[in-house]
Amino acid sequence: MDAVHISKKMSRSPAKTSRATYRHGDLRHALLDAGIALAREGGPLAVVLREATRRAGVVPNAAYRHFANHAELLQAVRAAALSLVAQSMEAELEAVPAAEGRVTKAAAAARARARVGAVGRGYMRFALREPGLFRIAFLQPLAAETDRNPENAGHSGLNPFELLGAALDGMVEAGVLPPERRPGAEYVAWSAVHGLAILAIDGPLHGMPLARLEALGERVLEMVEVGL
Amino acid sequence: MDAVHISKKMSRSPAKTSRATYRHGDLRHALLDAGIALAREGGPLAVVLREATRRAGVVPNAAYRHFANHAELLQAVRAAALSLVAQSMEAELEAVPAAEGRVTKAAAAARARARVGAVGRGYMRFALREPGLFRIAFLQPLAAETDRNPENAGHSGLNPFELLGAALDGMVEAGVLPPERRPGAEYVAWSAVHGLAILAIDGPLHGMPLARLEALGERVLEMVEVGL
DNA sequence: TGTACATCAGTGAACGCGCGTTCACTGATGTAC
DNA sequence: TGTACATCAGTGAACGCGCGTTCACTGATGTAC
Repeated sequence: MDAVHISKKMSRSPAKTSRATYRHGDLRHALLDAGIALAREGGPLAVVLREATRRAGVVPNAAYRHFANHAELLQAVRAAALSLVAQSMEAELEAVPAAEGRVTKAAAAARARARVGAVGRGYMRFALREPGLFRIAFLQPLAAETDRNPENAGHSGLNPFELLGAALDGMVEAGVLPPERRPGAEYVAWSAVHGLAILAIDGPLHGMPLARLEALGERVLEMVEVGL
Repeated sequence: MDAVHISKKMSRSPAKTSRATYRHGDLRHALLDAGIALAREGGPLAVVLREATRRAGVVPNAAYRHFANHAELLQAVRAAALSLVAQSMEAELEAVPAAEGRVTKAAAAARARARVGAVGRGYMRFALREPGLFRIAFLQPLAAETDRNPENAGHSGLNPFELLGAALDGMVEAGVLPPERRPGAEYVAWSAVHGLAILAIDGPLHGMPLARLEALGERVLEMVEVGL
């Protein structure tokens, strides 16, 4: 999370482990980072306000200067997790070779398919790499307000759901997906990919070797491509 | 759950709300039924030992005569939930018309496909109908011992995973699924169906009208059929 | 440049809550004679 | 058929735990004069 939350004011504080003054410096970010670390280690239930303050080296009620209550801290952690999912998807998208010059119809189609695959791959890889953060990101409904929160977005400014939608739109434009099958397609594609992620993290596939899970992931993506 | 756990000895107790004697009669089943009701209402976290004893009209520590600890009660509730999932799948399987007399190859193929669809439909419908029980059923890995526990099975004696496997075997026999694509196919199919269920219960699809979810379910099943 | 003061971030102590679990007990029930 | 007794299911009281949250406070910091 250090990449996401740069504690600008922290440079003020001395290099010492304990604070020089009783003024923390940037407690909000420290609590958020602690919350993210807790989610990473143990999922949503592990995001405990008291433990976050402990890690920030501060008394429990100090958190109430920066968050109205426990739920608000949780929501902030969740927003950060969603942003990281989007970044993982974008990283896979960047690995898809860009179109150069005039492209044949077939090449455009292949690229559109590859972009949908990349979005799914980024999603699943994030889930396997950061199960705790993945769980907190998708545990609750994407409320409209959070949905539009720029904090949930990746570098492109799109949240995970919008990234998937854009990739599917690309398939329609490339003529790979009939326009009449476009509505609702994101939910169908999402289901397949999300299911494998959850089965691997929380469910009966927990403990399966990562290599096998990744191979399974490729088969799921293949099914989505063919079956959409 | 009344259908699953018939409290045979309960007939002994009088019709009164409170027990006539301090001997409960069949506390184990009463606690299990209370635990199932709690899971149904609020999922795994709602299965609280003290609340189960409260509902059974008994002091908290009385539970320890019948369950070693909280985890054991939870495990029993989970086994019951798995059994109900299997029953839901079997109910859908029974709705698939049986083969009669000599069947054409095409009819056998259609039937094999329909049976895989029925398994998936039973799974998703159960998830939508009983989200709390569904979540407790698939929250943790299917440990081998529980897996083989007859309590987890439906009428056929197969657990949900085995029912899916059998349906896929049927597709291979009917020549609809190439044998080389059979290994691992249950995980691919399971992912798609499980993903929709979880998105609808715990995730961003929570709150979507049931009719739309069912329609989405049919599209997911279609994708699985085509894409396997 | 120096002093007085308001601000407000973090402190210290405490609360009530519900949880899982342990202990020594009691008294209705079923069994042996 | 009647009595003595062992069993053991449920009782009553208590424990320690960690949680979220509230309260009155204190003292370093930045600002106004």
